[in-house]
Amino acid sequence: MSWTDERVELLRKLWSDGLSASQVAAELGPGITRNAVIGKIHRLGLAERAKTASAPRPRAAKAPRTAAVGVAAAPAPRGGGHVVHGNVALAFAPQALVVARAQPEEEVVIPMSERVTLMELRESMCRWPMGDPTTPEFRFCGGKSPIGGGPYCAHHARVAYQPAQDRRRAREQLKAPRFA
DNA sequence: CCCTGATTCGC
DNA sequence: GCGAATCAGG
Repeated sequence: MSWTDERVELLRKLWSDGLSASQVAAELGPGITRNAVIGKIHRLGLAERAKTASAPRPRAAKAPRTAAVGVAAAPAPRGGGHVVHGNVALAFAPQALVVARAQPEEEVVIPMSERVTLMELRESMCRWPMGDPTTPEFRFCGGKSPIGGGPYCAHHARVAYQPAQDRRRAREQLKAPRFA
């Protein structure tokens, strides 16, 4: 990889837009590291932006413990010359077993401010899709995934694997029926 | 531990 | 010029 005019131009834009070095690197695609971006920025004399003031860090969400509604499809990588971000790989999580049990009144609500975009999605974050994948408002839960690196936060894992829990519960109830 | 930018220095 | 390694910090 080398610094073509195109790359440098994009670098300038994204950097001046306030993106962090790692975010810019991600945007420029694999092959450009955070260090490469920082190095280039210094060589270009672009260091010192208007302000680093707000450290716009991806945040983690704490999940309410209510039930959720169903399934959303993972976003399809767009064509049109867009760079496919590496995080796309993270966005695919096993959801085949999710049963759509509509309980609108109990739908999980994660504040938009706590959700994360594909760009912000990290391996340690919950990949539960939220919102319409065809809109710009589409986000992922972003909550903390468990230590083992599971795809979902505690709450969404519970929702995702609900069928298994139902089966177990049903079995237990058969074994120990309660009267009064 | 997650992340940030800054600096150094061999290539 | 380039960027990995390292440093210093939140």
